[in-house]
Amino acid sequence: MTDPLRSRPYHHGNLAAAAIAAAEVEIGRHGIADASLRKVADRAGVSHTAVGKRFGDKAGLLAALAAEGYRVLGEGLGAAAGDMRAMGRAYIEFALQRPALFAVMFQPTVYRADDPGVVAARATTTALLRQGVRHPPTDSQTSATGLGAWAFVHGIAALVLGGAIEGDAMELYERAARALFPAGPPAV
Amino acid sequence: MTDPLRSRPYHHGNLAAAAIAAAEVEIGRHGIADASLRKVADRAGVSHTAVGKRFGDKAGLLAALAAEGYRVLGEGLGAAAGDMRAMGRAYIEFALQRPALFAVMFQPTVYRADDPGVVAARATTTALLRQGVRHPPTDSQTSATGLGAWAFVHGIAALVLGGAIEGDAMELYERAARALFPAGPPAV
DNA sequence: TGTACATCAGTGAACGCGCGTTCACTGATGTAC
DNA sequence: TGTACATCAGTGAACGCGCGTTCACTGATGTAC
Repeated sequence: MTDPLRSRPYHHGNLAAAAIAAAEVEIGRHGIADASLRKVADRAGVSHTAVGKRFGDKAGLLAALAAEGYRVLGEGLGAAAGDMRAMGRAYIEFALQRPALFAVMFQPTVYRADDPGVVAARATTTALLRQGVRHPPTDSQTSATGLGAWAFVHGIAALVLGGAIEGDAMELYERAARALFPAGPPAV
Repeated sequence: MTDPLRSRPYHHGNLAAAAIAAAEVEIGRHGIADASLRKVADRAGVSHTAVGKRFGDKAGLLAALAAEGYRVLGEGLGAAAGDMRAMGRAYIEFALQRPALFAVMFQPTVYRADDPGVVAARATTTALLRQGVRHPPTDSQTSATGLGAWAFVHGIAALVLGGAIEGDAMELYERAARALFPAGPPAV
């Protein structure tokens, strides 16, 4: 029988999730380059060889983070589906609250971009973004509108997180959206 | 007298520029994480200690790359000043032709963001982007428009370079711009 | 015009460190009988 | 219900490697006289 008071049981039980969470913290604090398998494992309270075994290598771990990011973003967008302005807010909110996931997702050179988990999660989420408010997209005009709106919110998030512009991203989004689309979202 | 046929003179003459160019190639091929001072120095035909001496460390070298990126982008934007659609094209063109510079510029965690050279180059270039077509910006409405347009083009470039959407960035830009702003750029 | 010397730029060997990987191993779990 | 055994998850010591840094040094340049 396992002693429930033991500080660290031999089998973690949920090593993958713990490692992903630890990696998100580590990346958020020190950047992707400094997030080694050893540091992530230390933070997760596990040997670094266990993390290596589970994810293969750092690129595998980051692929899991990217997939997680696309899933979480997809959930936020799904809850706002049908309201383009709300979807924009959900996008910005995700980027602000999970900057490490956001950074990894759009840096495919650091993870295995053809990882099946990433490909599936990304396909689901980008479909939501591409189609924008219409279900399903009816023509290329609608698709271009959704893509343009996506680019707009992504740009706000990326520029703020990248330090190129200062200020509150959500407020900048609202102001810029009003300036660009004074009559409300286009082609709705 | 220096023999002009010697393959590698003791003094390089332009080590800083050679190292920056080598770093851009190295980053473009293998990403920022893999661009070590040693690899950059090898490519530039110089000892790795010389690069370390000149730039202090990798963060210093990347700061020089970011500054160079802001300068080149600023030149492209300056040549298109007054025509918002053309400025957008210049922005996309820079991102496509110098993806390594573009990547470094907006990833301030990897370089010393308070490097004086970077701060100066960034201030000049972002002023162009913020004001958009008006000289100087007359009110916050104009500023929000310029910022929104900047976010839009930045998003297109970042999403294409980040592998989130496929296709030719310039073509996507033109299509999305027409879809979002059918009557031409707003508030011009 | 020439010489001496200070300064600057670059070298290359050596170092200590953190990294991912490997290996033989142990702890825990599930299943067959 | 119990026992034996196969399988899976995780360990930790050891490794070789590439990294940035340090150090004493050399090559080249510029300036004072």
